[in-house]
Amino acid sequence: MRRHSRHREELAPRAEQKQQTRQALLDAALRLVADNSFDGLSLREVTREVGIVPTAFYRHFQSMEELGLVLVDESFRTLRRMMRAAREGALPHEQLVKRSVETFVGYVQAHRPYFQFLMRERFGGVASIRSQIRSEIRLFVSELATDFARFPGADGWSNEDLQMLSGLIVGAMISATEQVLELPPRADADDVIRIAEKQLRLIILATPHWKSQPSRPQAEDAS
Amino acid sequence: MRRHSRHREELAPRAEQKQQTRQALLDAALRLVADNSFDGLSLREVTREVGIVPTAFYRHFQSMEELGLVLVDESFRTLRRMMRAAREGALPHEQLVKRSVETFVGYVQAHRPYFQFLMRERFGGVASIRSQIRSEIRLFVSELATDFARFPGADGWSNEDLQMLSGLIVGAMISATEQVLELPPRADADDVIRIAEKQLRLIILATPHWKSQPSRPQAEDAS
DNA sequence: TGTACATCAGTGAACGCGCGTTCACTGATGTAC
DNA sequence: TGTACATCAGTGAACGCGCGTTCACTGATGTAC
Repeated sequence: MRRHSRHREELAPRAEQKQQTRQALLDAALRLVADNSFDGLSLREVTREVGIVPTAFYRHFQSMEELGLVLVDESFRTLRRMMRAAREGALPHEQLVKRSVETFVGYVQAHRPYFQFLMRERFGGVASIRSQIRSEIRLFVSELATDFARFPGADGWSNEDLQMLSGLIVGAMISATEQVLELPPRADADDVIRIAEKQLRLIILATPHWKSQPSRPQAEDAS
Repeated sequence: MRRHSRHREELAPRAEQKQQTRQALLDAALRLVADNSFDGLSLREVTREVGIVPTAFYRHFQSMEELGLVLVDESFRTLRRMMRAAREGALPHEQLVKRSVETFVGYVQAHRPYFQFLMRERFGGVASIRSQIRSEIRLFVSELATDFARFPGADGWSNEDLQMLSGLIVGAMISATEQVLELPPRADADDVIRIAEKQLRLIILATPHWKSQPSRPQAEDAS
């Protein structure tokens, strides 16, 4: 096989190796932020982990901040891929909640370092990273609200109320994520799944009784 | 007035001044973590802010970690005081949700730096601080669950379901706290309050319809 | 009240360390002819 | 195919800096008699 004919997976050796080093830097940073927080992580630590000299870092990123932003992007790219798949899978009306929660929690467990990074840096010391994570989450909530708008029974719901509802659900899933990450790496997450599932079912139970109106108070409480 | 007779507010001058410096260190640290995260905050920065020499720090704390743990304690002490007051104020059945949310959000705004610190360090780089914050939140959820257990209508609820319910509510309040802290310091929080209030009302709306049973699935969905 | 001594919060010099960043470099890979 | 030159990922020495921590100290406050 001639060295110059490039097939699918085969990049120019030079460019390919550079790409590999770049990815190695990203992977090393992700591995290392399991302990330190991101802004306590030094450029030298990352290059040491990869096995290159500190100055070589600048061949790939302008700064640690730039690397961090790429990590945020990587994290959400994989998450978005999953959510898209979940959405396309249509709604099997029953078991929807159970399946969704199980899928999501399984995904968190399989991508632990990414979620650890996102949860931590959501409040972290680097402003640009923080705000990028938050805007991704906000986008997420909006997309879920749009999905709900298409449900039968959502006719009377105001936009704000749809956002309120999906905000509540995303909040519950974020809580579940926190709890999964608190568990030891390979632990059984059944308790977390069961609780999160109940929370979603409880929320859904309320929706038929909600009167979405500009701002009139409800007198619905039954007990 | 003789210097040696000690009245209420009057400590021995020596001890009083030491206490003042200690508090100044805590205040300075709290002020400074608005920018950096706590584990990016140096001992020297804190002492510089107070106006003492770095080595004097050790007259008051063994390490920055110890200072951080005291900050966690201070934060929750003030929060607990508020919650106790709210609990003692009995329940005026109507407007309870509205008043609770308004009180809580107002409290967050009035103690912004403490909550900023708690939210950030909940996922921060210092393990002992992280776990102390989490255990305080867990305690909080449990106490709320105990309160719910005393409500009429909570007879049929299992312990797990009460915890699930209060977990959902605390989660919603944590989301609201995040949103308040995202606003500029003196901004109007009415939108956040209104959304959080709706979320709590939605949750409460569901409770009469919830059948708390070991693990039998629900067939309650009405739409 | 006056004197001699003890306490201890804060001082200031000094240390060794890891940091981010600069710079001129090396040598393997890639390209032109 | 062979040669001469260009590219550029990674090197390694060097820099100035802020860090946490040590140590012996100072001098005002407090205490014993």
